[in-house]
Formats: sequence, C-alpha cells, structure tokens
Amino acid sequence: MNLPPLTQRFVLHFGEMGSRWGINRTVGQIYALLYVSPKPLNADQVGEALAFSRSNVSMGLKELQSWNLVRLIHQPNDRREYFQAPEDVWAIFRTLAAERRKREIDPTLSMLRDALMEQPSVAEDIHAQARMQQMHAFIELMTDWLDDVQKMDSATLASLMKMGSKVQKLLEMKDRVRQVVKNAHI
Amino acid sequence: MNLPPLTQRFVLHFGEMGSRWGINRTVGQIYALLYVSPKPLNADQVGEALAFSRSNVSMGLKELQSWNLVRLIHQPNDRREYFQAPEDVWAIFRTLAAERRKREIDPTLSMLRDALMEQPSVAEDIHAQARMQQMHAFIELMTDWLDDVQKMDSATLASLMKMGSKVQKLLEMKDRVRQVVKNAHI
DNA sequence: CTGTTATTTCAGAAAATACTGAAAACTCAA
DNA sequence: TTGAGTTTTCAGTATTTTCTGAAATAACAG
Repeated sequence: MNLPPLTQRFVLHFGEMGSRWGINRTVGQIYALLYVSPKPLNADQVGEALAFSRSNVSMGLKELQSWNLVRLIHQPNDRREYFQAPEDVWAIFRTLAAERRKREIDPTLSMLRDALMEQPSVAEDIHAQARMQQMHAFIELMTDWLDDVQKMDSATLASLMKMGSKVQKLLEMKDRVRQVVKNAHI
Repeated sequence: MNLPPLTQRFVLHFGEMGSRWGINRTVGQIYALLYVSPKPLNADQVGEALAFSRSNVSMGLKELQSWNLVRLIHQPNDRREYFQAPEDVWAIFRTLAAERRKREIDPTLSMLRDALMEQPSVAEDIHAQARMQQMHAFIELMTDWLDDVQKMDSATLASLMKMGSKVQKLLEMKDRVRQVVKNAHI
C-alpha cells in the first residue's frame, strides 16, 4: 500500500472499524479509498493501491454494490469497469439507513409479526409474547418514522436536526397556536 | 435447548441475527432469553436453557454487561448472580444508541478531527481532506442531534415520531405563527 | 481459617470467515 | 469466430472468532 498520508490514515481506519460496522476489513478499505478518491477507480487500481488480490477486490466491490454504496461507470474507450462512491453524504446516509433496515430490522419485524399471530400454548409464552408485542410496537414506530424522514429532502432534514430539542417547544406551542390562529380568523 | 415454542423462535432468531448486528450468536440468544424471561435468571439457568457451556455464558453475560443491556441483581439468600434485561424498550433503544455511537462513531469522529488538523502534503490529500471534512460535518450534525434527542423523555419522542414528516409543516408554519402571535398581542 | 459454591480466565479445539491463485466465464473488437 | 482483455467463481488455505473444559480465582458461611 502506497497512499498519501491522510488518505492512508482514512483507509486504514475504515479497515479497522469494518468489523464493528459488520463489514470486513477489505470492504471497509475499498469503500474508504473510493470515497476520498478524486476520480473513479477500476478494480486493478484498487487492488494495487491496497495490495489485495484481484479476486478479493472483485468480491469487495460486489459487496459494496449490493449495499448500493458504490456506482459502476464506464470511461470512453476503456472496457474496464470503474467505481465511484456517491459524493453527497446525506445520500450516503439514506442508503445506509435503508440497507441496514432491510438487513437488520425487517427480518426481525416479520418474525415478531408471525409470533404475535400465534396463540401461546404455555404460561411462559404468554409473557414472552407480551414482551414481543412491546418490541414490535417500538420497532414499527421507528421504521414508520424512518419512512417519513426518508421522504424529506436533505435541507429540511438538516434544519430540523439543527433545531434539535427545540422542536419540542414547537410541539408544545402547537395547540396554543391553533387557538390563536382560530381566534385571529386566518 | 428446551424452551416454549414462541420463546424458542425469538431466541433462535436473535441468535441468527446476531452476526448482522455485530454480536455473536451466543450473546444474541442470551439477550433474547433474558428479554422475554418473566424473572431474572442466573448463569446456570441460562446455560441450561440454551445448552451453552458455563464459561460461554459467563463471557456472553460480560459482553452484555459491557453494553449496559443487562442488569445484575441478587436474590435474598442466594449467592448467585441473577441477570435481567431492562423492560422499557425506549430505554433499551437509548442504551443501544449510546453504546453503538461510542463504539462505531466516536472513534471515526476523532480520527477525522485529527486528519482535518493536518496540512495535506500532496495534491491528492487535499481532495481527500475535503471529503473528510464533509463526512465530519455530517457526523457531527448527527451526533449533536442525537445528544439533543437523548435528552427528551420517551413520551415526547414518541409523539414527535408519530408526527413524522408533519413536523415539517410545523416548521414551515413557524414564521407565520410568530407573526400571528405578535399581531394578537399574546 | 476451611471448605463449599460461584465466577472468571485461558489454552486449545472447533467453527466461521476472509483471502488467494487458478481456472472459467464473459465481453467485445477485429 | 477468434482471441485479448476483463471479471467472476471457487476450491483450498490462512486467519479470525467462537466455544469448551479444566484450572484458577473469588466470595462467603460456618
């Protein structure tokens, strides 16, 4: 690996963190490299930069594609496939949220739904089912909210987030506001 | 393993999902068991229920404790340690969010901060640093927001989430509302 | 203290995951 | 259709992670 110092630090860090994020070192490094790269790279360039075997790069890129985290493009007069990471960090976050949800949440939601349809056959399962009900309700609330949020554009989302807990005050104001608006005949 | 049917399904599912969530099967199953259990369990009971070795249970429980996902308690006249999973799903979520942030986000934030202090020494690193700057700004916005949100109580959070994207309308209304309130001399 | 019960540590076995090189499959220009 | 260039697959190997049993440590009642 022979990368400029800052790039190298970034790439190595993503490799290390990979395991905590549920991806492997290779995939983490490839993504990091593409993220900071000023131009798209082909598989050979990635393999050379990171000193991975060509096949390893191929598998890593496939993994990243399955996460929709990299885009495949072609250069004129070049048969090789080039890869780039989308630039917009908000878009990246949306993608990550959607994919993680699909892989890490939805299967559980569906298992819980199934389990809640059943009639508990023993006393212990009655309690277990009640606990599953609580978990189910919570996850459903979260995912419905995520659906809503995913629909907002980045700018709106950003201003909402910057407001932070001040949204709360707005909420408290809501009913009062209604009243005022009504009284003012607007 | 000899568990009631619904409990078993739940436990096995958490075991399978464990790898996607960045924990191992054992830890996932232990947590699931404690979550649905009507009363605290000791390590032997857990090991017996799930057919794990005593040492494996010990390590799994330690892991769960390090995540603050289980609570250690004592029964009167019993030297053994009993474990229970907190009941409130909102509290569980807060804990998870805090721990994942500590493990999965904070190290990256700090790496980025360091990298942004440096003077890029080659052209490619100038671009890389700009990309890191974007990532850093985004993550900081997210974590600051999370800090704010963590401070709200569950009921408020729940009503905000149920509003979903309607919050947006409230936001748009904000300035109009101010005006109205002012005009009405309240 | 001493003996009993409970928990943790740890070296090695078992299992799962990651990685490689070679071969197969694919793509496309000529 | 051929063949050079490119990507993917896959069987075997290497590495990492998980799990166990045995031994060490800790906790405590008598």
